Amino acid sequence: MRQIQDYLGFQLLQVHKAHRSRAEAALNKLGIHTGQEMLLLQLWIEEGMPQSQLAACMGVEPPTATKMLQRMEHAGLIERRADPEDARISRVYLTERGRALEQPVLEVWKQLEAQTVANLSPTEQALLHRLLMQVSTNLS
Amino acid sequence: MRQIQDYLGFQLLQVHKAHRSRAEAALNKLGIHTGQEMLLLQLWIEEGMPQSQLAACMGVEPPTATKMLQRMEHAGLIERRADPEDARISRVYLTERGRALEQPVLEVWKQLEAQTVANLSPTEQALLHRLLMQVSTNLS
DNA sequence: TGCTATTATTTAGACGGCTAAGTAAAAGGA
DNA sequence: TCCTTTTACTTAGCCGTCTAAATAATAGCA
Repeated sequence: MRQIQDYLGFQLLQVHKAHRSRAEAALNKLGIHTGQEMLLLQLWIEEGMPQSQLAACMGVEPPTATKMLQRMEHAGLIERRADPEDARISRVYLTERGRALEQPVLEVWKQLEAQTVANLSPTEQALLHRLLMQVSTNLS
Repeated sequence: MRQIQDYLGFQLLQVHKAHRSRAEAALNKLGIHTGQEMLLLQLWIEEGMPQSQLAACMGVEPPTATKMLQRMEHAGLIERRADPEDARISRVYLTERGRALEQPVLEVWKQLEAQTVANLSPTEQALLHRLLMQVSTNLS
């Protein structure tokens, strides 16, 4: 019988876990948690997005975004204001503190990405990206 | 600037999430949750393992195993008995209900794995495995 | 023998993620 | 205009995951 380690599903889990663990360690030093940096990344590109749009960018369900935003608002990283034209929509803005994290966080991502693909040639990197894309399509 | 989607780290997250989502849907029908099937998989190979060893097999920390086992015991899938020689050790055994899930769960894994690697040639599958192994090494 | 490690597990408390159900506001049709 | 549907978000509650700290029991050593 196949060992659990031979399943691609198990391998994906392990790799993801290792990656998240590294990210968490680095991001904790900046005062944020894994996942929050993706949200910030969107806001650095465009501030004032509705929550639903932020959730979509991150590939996450609305309740997940709600929780994250509540914590980040409490931590003083972002703030939310209702859209003046449509009171259902809650738009998200950066605070100074959130804005100040841009360079440090990008640096963390850059270094982590470099470590992730270490020892992989550009060809292999492109190949891995393509294969994962195919797997992603298979599962969606 | 690079888009978030271009980062391997982000891609790994998305693929893992898609995979887990599929697994969750299938396993829910059997009355269990993602992660629990890995624990059962170990017990089907060898019953009576200490919790710590189970945790190690799954690549998970002891408190995580404790929580999962508490839920699974409550759900009537497993039971725990203290080692007669060393009362610190809690050994894990299957119930009839847990034992009965072996074939259905293996079938779920088999089908999910097939879907995951669909459209990938054996060569590509081996390549993906090797590349992920390299990434795993880079991050550990 | 008795005190001090060391080891195995649990508890407490975060965080990310999900689904289901609830709330509130806008949009739309009769 | 009013009622119904749709839309955006929140709440509640669950699971997996982690770290830090607490508990309990064995092992080791003087």
